[in-house]
Order: sequence, then structure tokens, then C-alpha cells
Amino acid sequence: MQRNSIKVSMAVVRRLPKYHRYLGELIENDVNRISSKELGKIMGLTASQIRQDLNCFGGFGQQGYGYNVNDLYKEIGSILGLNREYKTVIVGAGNLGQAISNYEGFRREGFKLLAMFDVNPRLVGNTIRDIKIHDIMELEDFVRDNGVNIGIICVPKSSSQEIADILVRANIRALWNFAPNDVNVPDNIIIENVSINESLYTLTYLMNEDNLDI
Amino acid sequence: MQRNSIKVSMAVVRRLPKYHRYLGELIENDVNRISSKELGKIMGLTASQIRQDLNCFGGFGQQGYGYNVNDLYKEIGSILGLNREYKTVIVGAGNLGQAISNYEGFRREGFKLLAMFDVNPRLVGNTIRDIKIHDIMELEDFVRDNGVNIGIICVPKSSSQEIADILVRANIRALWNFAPNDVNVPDNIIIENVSINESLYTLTYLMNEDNLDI
DNA sequence: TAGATTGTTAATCGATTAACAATC
DNA sequence: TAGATTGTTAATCGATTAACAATC
Repeated sequence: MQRNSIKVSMAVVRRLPKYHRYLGELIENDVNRISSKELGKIMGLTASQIRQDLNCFGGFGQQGYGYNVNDLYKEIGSILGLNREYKTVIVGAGNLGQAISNYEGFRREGFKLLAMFDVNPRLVGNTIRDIKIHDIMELEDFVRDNGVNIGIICVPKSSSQEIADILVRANIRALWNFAPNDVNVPDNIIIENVSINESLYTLTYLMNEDNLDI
Repeated sequence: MQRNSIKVSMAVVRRLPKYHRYLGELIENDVNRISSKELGKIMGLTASQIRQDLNCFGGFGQQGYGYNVNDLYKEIGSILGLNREYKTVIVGAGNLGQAISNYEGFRREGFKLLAMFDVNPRLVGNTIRDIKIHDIMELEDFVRDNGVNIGIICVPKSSSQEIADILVRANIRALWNFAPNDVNVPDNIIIENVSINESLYTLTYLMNEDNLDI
């Protein structure tokens, strides 16, 4: 089993979830075959780009036919790592933490939410949809003892770095950060920031673009 | 007042909020002067890129000195459109809608949240932090009558397009969409999708990257 | 077989980095 | 003045698009 470690560019990687989603929709609509040209039209990409992207991972298509939607969906799901399980915890049991726990896409079988954590004594001990809210003091031991893979940070800016440090100490593999700041982690930790503010400010930029006197 | 409409690339635009945030942090730390070299080190960018980015909008620096942190912060804030007001509504008053209404960065003076909307009769009529939850039937008239600028979509995938259509009909200028699917809008509407799932699946991809046999 | 569409190489385009004269 | 650092042009790098032989 030879490993060919050609590094796939992040531009390609960030398109993969989109392919996955659109293929899922095609399956829902009972489409079982699609060409790069048609898929490009639906997704707003060029056929060429789609073929280039997919061929980073293998030749999934067939000349003269196109791609089998079901097979391609499964392949991409597998490439994205959606065919395995992840143990997760959410730190911060406020609205945001609860929203994530209930978000379509996170509530698929693969993501096991083991616990939530909070500092607020009024929340600690409660149970939301079968998930217990623990005191944040228990976070480090819990993550280590249960081999948690993904730590989801839903706390304010002021404590996000502190939480990240605890999770890293407890041997977490990846952080999914919703706090509006970047947290610093060692190189071996995977980190993904969901920069909600950056998205909003991009929106306001675009709303005013025409007014700029440059 | 001449308008020079050199189109700024999205790559640059998406870095602007990050500049804004880091400059804000420098101000908090009483730094009032910074060179592109230092800023680059903090933000993980090259000095060259920072100078190129900023010069899309004007010469904000001074040779031999660098940039005045306060001035640059204000300039970028103004470029991002953060010096004006936006009337907003949130559609979907569940956890996600409430989380957004309370998110640091959205709760700055510029963003006026006029109302929330929901279909759930148990939520309609309630008030959360002084914001009334209206029946979704009132959405179109409310948006039109109040000249709402930004519609924030926090509903499930199944109804996001329908909500977007209503908002567009009511003459909205921009949509900030948290539903896990793309909504279709006319070209003159600004749309910004916060693809939470895409972020998660990118994370799982990166967690498994080394295991891929390509 | 003829038509369609892939996989892949080459060409183009755009974004990032390097270099340096201008100047504070 | 000398040193520092910008603004800006040129060089490089990477990503996207175009083209086409291979082949189902």
C-alpha cells in the first residue's frame, strides 16, 4: 500500500465539502450520473476545475459517461473522513454551544458529542438533549480519559485561549473554534476557526464597495 | 471626487477584517505604531503582502516610520463600512439566532437588531434582550416598512430559500446565511454564507490527511 | 462505430513575494 | 545626516482554464 504524499492545496480541500453537499442533493433528487460539465453548471465552477480537483484523489469518472453520483459521494465522504467516528466535546453551553450541538451536519452519526462544559453554576449539572453539562474544572481529565478527538470552543474571546490550552494539554487532536479570535496551538494540532465576524464585515464591505473613493 | 473603480480581489477583502481585529488588539495593548514587518509577524503574513493589501486603498503609512495603529484601524473600519448603521432582522429565533444576536462583534453599535422572526407559536410574542419575536407572516411587511438592510437567516435548510425569497421581495440589500445550503438570490443582493458544515468537514479532512492513500 | 466525456498536459491568469528607489 | 520603512514595479509562484488524446 504505497503512499503518495502529493500535498493537496487548501483551495481544493475547501471545495470538497461543497462537492459532497451538492452530490448529496443530487442523490436526493434521484440523479445517479453526472458529467463535470453539468456539475459545474450547478455549482458555479468550470468543468475543467472539477476534473482537476477530483483527479487529486483518483480517477473517479469514466470517459464518455461522467461520474456515478453515489460512488463519487461516497468517495468524497471517505476523503473527508466522514466514514469514521469522532468523539467531541463542546466547551461553552450557551446559545452558541447549544446551536452547534443541534446543527444539521454535526448531528450525523459520525460525531459523538460526549459532554458539554461550562463555568456557569446554573448550567452545570443540567442535561440538554441527553448531553450533560459538566463543570469546566472537569474538562482536562474528561478529555484525556475519554480520548476526545475534537474540542469545540464556544466561549467568549476572553477565555478561548485558556480553553484551547487545556484541551491541548489533554491531548486533543483538533479544535473547532467559534470564538472571534485566533487561538495559538502547537503545529501538530488541527485548528479550524469559524470567523463569524470576519464573514459579517466582509458582507458590510461588499454592501459599501461602490461608495469607496479609492 | 473622482472614483477609481479598480476592483479589489476577494483574497484581499477577506483579509481586511483580520487586519481590523489585530489592529484593535494592538490598540488595547497601547501600541500606537507598527511596521508591516512587525504586523506580518503577528498575523502570519509577509510584510510585502500587507503593504500590497493596504495600498489597494491608499497610502496609509509613512516611510521610515510605519503605520499609525489608530489611524489605520479607523481607515480599515471605514473601508469595511463599520462607521455607519445597519438595520437588521434575524429570521429563526432558536439557539442559533439567539447566539448570533448576542455574538461579540455583532453587538457593536453599528448593527441595529430591529426584530426576530419565527414560525414557532411558543416563541412568537416573547422578548429576548428587548428584542421582540414576531410571527414570520409579518416578515415581508416589516422588512419593507422599516427599510431593513441585512437579513440574517438562522432557519433550517428546508426553509432557507423560502425565507431568502421573502427578504428579497421585501427589498433587502444583503443576506447573511447560516443555513447549511446555498440560497439563490439576484445579482444585486449581497450574500454571505457561513458554511459551518464546510468548516467542520475541512477539519475532519485535515485530521485524516496523513491516512489518505492517493 | 460515433459521440461523449474523462484524465492530463500545456497555456493563461491572478496572487504572492522580492527588490529597490523614494522619502520620512 | 543615516537608518528605517514605505509604495510600487518586477519576478515568481500557484491556481485556474483550455485543449486534446485516450477511451468508454
